[in-house]
Amino acid sequence: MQQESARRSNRERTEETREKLIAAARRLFIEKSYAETGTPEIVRSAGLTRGALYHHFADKQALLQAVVEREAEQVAKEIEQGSDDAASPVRALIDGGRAYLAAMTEPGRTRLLLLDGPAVLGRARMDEIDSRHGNRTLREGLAAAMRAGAIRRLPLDPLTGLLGAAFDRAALTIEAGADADACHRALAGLIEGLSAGKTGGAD
Amino acid sequence: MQQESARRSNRERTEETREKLIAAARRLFIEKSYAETGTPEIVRSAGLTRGALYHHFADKQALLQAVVEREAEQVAKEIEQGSDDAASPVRALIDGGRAYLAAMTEPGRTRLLLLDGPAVLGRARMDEIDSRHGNRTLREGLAAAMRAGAIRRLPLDPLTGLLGAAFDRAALTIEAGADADACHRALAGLIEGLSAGKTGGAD
DNA sequence: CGATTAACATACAGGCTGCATGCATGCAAC
DNA sequence: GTTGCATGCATGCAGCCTGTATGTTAATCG
Repeated sequence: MQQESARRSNRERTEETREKLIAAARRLFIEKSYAETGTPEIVRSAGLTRGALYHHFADKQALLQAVVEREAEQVAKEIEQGSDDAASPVRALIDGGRAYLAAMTEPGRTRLLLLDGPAVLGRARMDEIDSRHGNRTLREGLAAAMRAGAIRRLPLDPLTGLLGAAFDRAALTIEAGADADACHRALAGLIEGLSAGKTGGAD
Repeated sequence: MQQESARRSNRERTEETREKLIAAARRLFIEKSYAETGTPEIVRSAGLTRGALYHHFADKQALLQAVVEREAEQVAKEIEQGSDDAASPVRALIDGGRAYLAAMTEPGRTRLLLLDGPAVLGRARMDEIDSRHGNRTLREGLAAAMRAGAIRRLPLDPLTGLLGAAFDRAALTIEAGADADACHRALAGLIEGLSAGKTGGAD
């Protein structure tokens, strides 16, 4: 009766089910929000039951974490594809930022990665995910620019976090309907300031 | 029997009850989180019942909004008290930032204003609250500095948002145990960069 | 081919939210 | 001042959700 569906191994079956759950959860978490989406709705949308969900994920939070992790990975991939070569380290940073903002245009990413993720999983877990995917390229870019003497030397990790937060906010603001070009200019100004600001470095 | 409690007018009674609910909710939202705190626990902690809560607030979100609003107001007040006079516009910005970070040291404020608030109330409502209390001073400071020619001219509103986000992230990072001084330096570097970076201002 | 384990569905317990109902007290008008 | 209404608040209820325990089918392995 179930020829094509029963022919898959346990391994494939697991992968497929997890995939369906993550996809359905992603869809609903984006459309509504994590809090306003119930597990019954998720599994209904995935064509499964809550039994499958709680078999593969410890709880609802773990499902969100899987969704977030995958999304962060995807964003990192798009950024790396977008910014390969750059004239100068500073230009590389600005280009990377632009690629990040472009990636965050994908609907729902801001909600997943910047709102629900931090609130539900906590900033610690989000930082850990971020450092593996999102902020990694930014951090490397800043380190390279510092080594090259293109920007003033500042504490690397805090600066990475601060700039990353500025990028995040820019993504949110743009999605909220603000002037994207103005945001890009402000962001570029912030970065360029790092390169020129060697005057006040007497700390 | 209830002499001192029955002697208050309806007006006072309302104020007092709302106050108790907000205080209890604040305490628990900070200790745990918004999501993990139930209304039964809140009213128990306040010595009331859920009837009182839902009489004064439309729903649990409205209670959080009241808590957040009050907290943002308090932060703004502390900042204004902390930074009165400043030598230069740029120094005023840095001092203001330092005052903000100091205010955000108060336990739980980061969770209320930077995590649960945006996630539950949505960024639109939070932006509205922020623009009335928190970011207002920052925005005015940036505008003044631009008028004085102390920093390069960039789109004001986006820049305010971006810098505000950097401040927020600094507060979170510091609370997470990072080196506070390094965060302060990175933040100051970001701001000072705006003042020196007149090279790329060909806009 | 029998036994074990994994994948999944179903049923259940506890808790929570929001509302509707009910009571008691403050308040205003006559 | 007492009559009537509105306000402040407590209690009870309906519906939903989460997490878990139990049962069933299908795959894997000796």
